[in-house]
Amino acid sequence: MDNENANLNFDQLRLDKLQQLEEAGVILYPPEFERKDTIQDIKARFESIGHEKSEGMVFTAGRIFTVRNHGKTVFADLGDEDGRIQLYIRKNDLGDEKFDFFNRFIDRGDIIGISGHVFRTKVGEITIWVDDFTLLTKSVCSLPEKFHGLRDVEKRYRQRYIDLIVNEESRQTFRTRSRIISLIRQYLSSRGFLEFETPILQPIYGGANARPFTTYHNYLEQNLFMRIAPELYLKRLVVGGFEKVFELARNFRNEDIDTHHNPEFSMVEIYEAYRDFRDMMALTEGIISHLVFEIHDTYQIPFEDSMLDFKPPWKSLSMEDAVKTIGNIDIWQYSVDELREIARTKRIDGWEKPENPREFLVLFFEALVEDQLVQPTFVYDFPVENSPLAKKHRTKEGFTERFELFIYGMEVANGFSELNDPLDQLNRLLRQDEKRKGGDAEAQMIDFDFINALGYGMPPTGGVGLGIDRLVMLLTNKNSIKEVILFPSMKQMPDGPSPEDEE
RNA sequence: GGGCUUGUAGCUUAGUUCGGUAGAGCGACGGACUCUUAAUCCGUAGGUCAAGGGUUCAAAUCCCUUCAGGCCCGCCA
Repeated sequence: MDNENANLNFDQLRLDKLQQLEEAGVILYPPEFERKDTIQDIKARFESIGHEKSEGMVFTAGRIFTVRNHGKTVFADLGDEDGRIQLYIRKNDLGDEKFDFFNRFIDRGDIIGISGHVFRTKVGEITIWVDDFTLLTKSVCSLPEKFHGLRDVEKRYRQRYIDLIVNEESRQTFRTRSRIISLIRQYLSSRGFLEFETPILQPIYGGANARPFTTYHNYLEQNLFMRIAPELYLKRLVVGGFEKVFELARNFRNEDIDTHHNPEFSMVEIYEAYRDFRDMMALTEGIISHLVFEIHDTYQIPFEDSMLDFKPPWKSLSMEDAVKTIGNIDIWQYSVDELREIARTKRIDGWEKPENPREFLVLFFEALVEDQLVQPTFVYDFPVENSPLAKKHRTKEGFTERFELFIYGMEVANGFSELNDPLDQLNRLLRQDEKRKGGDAEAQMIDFDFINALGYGMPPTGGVGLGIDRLVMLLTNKNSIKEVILFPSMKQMPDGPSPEDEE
């Protein structure tokens, strides 16, 4: 057993111990251990224990995190998923052979099962007085330092398992992530929504403006795209007669990676028949404020340098009013030439492009307003030009019934009264397709089957998508999406095995 | 894509300004210690200073290239 592979972190001394154990006939990785008590259980059950050993025994297991050797006694800290507890191991109790075995062969990072009695040390810590222990898993890699832990950000992301072993804060973040997802499920399921799974491999991608990943199916002999959104399939379900549907969807977008974007990210998309964009705003507010309260027991939570207040009702204003009150530009007061001049003097990137007031509205909104929306704020009534799947506004010419939710300058939700007019939809996608063929890599393809579906008739429907990763960021006070994705996309290390080596 | 910035022992790091034998703590290994908890005490080993090239009598340090991160901006959700 030699540590010659440069890709392995195996510790030679530990490999040597492993070999000695094997030669001594020790079962190295036994298949089971009857754990009767978790550490949390033990601490709760013996909360008022005194200095005398308990009558009852405990049987628990976990990883060794620190060892304090005192010669004929040893103190060690044992940790499982929810807690840590101190072990007290005495030569007198274990006998020479077993005690020496512990000192020679049990290392920090190993997983052991123990049986013992509970007592409180003279400095007051609940401790297990160990009667016996069993090696359950020998660790052949050494753990990071006990005090500073693992700080190296890159290593924390690439080898998340180490991060989770030693950094409680990281473990807490992902516990919260898991809770958020299950709370969303419960919230929707309990209100009669059905959860479905729609294709991730799609012959035609759609539902958002983004560049896709492309892949190839050998037997079909055709290209497939990984979905950028589940939207068009979920609406087919509404056509089919499912009136309240949602999907917790992983989406894939072939774009840059930064603190707010990962190539694969999670969304929940929700559709409900006989509802409109205003109902979807209410639903969004309901879900998110519920999450905040369930997780933090309050509607006010800190994020970065701010306190966010999620207590409903949230601020809500049209895009025109947002630009007027926050950007200080009333677009209806100016001609297109004047708007262009304003954009130019404010040095807004892309000031040359817009051709009508609505396009300037979007430009000003993105440049002047978005960042200012710190508290949860709905912005509604988006121009038709950049909303190809939203229903045209019931009263405002050139606008759609669409909203987005902004929190701390981040777009967290996007929803609308779904476009269900098949002819309108056809025309809008034709326009997108022209843009795409004109070189706009993020414009949408025409999905004729989807338009046909609308042709059979989709009831008036409201829909919304919520970015899960960003929600988790907000609820855990993390400023990078990589802190809330267990295994964020990272560039491959040069010395690792490369995919080209695989058959 | 642009700007700034980081990479030194298993981990956390000093040393880089101003070139002169690579230093510490934790961890590991050996020893002492029967209520410690970042245990303590004594001793030992452990480094291609991210990789490659250049300047120089001499490079972790200066210069160039490359690799992998981080932060900010642009694009997107």
